[in-house]
Amino acid sequence: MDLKKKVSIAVVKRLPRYYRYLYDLLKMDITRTSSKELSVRMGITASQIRQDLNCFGGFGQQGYGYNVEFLYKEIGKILGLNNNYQTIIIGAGNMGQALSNYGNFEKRGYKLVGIFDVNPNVIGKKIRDIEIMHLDTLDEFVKSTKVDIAMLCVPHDQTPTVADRAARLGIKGLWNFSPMDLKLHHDVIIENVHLSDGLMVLGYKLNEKMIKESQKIEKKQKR
Amino acid sequence: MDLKKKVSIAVVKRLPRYYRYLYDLLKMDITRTSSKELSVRMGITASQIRQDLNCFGGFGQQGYGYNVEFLYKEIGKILGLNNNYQTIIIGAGNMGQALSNYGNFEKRGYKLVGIFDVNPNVIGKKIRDIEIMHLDTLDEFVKSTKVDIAMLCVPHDQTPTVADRAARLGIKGLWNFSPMDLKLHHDVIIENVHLSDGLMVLGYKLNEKMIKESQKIEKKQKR
DNA sequence: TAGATTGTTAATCGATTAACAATC
DNA sequence: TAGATTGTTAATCGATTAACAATC
Repeated sequence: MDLKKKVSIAVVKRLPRYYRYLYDLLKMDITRTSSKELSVRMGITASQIRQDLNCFGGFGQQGYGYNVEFLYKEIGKILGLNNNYQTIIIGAGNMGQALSNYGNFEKRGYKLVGIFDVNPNVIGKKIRDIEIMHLDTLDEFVKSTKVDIAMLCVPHDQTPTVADRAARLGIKGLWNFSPMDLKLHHDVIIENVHLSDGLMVLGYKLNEKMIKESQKIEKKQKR
Repeated sequence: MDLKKKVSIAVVKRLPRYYRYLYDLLKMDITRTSSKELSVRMGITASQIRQDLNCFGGFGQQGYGYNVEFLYKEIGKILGLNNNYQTIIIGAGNMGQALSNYGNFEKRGYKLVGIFDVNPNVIGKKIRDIEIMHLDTLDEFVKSTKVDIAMLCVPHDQTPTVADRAARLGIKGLWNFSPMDLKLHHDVIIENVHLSDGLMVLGYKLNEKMIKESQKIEKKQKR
């Protein structure tokens, strides 16, 4: 796979969504689809779908469309799901445990291989056959086990330290759930989640709607 | 607040980030800032910051900049945080419990007033002074208590039913954590979270980086 | 007053959509 | 072959950046 031109992040962010819809088609035993059909299902233009896919190669066939299974697998490859990424969770509080139990990641090829915490009350406890280990044992664990991604679910103030430590150990990707923009000087890729941002966008939309409705009522009353 | 022209979603999505950075400044006892200073901190252009803010009004002063506290509060208002949104959580599994314990929402003015589930093992249990109630009691609860937003943390296959029920009860906003694009015909605002999408973007970036690095090595070997 | 920085208009850039020749 | 649908180029649209007059 030769990446000629840098693919824009807007396109990349749509890939998981394509992947999801293709999986749904697959489950429905639909073997063949078209940009037109997908566009209707997904609520975007067929043109955009074809443009997006062609950033990575020609996966379709004129007059036929796309083979669902083939396209599904190709997008999986593009997303790196064939790399057998191994993940750990650091911080086994509520969020950490929620992520451990979230089956979706496994389904997408991400394998959880370790959970770490410092709280003696949870250490030793098992989640999906994985024992929660003390954070002190992280270094030796990473030395003996391939770890690609760490999901950081530790308290806000401990995040930079833990992240730095993970990066030094050679972990390549960090998925940060603390409500902060984590930045490191190391050669590591960071995705910050910012859960509450989504809630606030919802709050904005509700507020906007309320304003509009009250304006409508005002207009009516003026008449 | 008169919304002249529809503000683009791109701008709205940046608001929580501004809010976060302004809060940080506030905590550092910095009372005054400028688009220039913020641009450096946030890694975006000063021009964009000024454009974004001016979608909602002129919050600054020529030659001075912005008063941090004032701007912080104004953005809060725009996001609807003054509306005292009351929320409930439906589904008290791992994700539901994680959200219940996530203090950040309260800090931003979202008040959790109820948690619901169907599992007898968790009903009656208290999280942050809120007792988990049986889903059957949802209707009477909503009739007696103002509920603006429901956070949906139920299994995938139950999401549409539960969402529909919440919408019928007059809940105005749904925050959906099931990995699906929830759509309803009701007059309700829905935000779908899609946690794993973020992980897959991380996977893409890791994969891209690996490819680049292997290409570099190839070039070296050819010489 | 002089310096600073906004609010806003204009220019640029990039992303989305439309169109269509290629071809299965 | 005729119909369908891709891959791709060109046109449009919108978002970001630059520039600068207004003014604190």
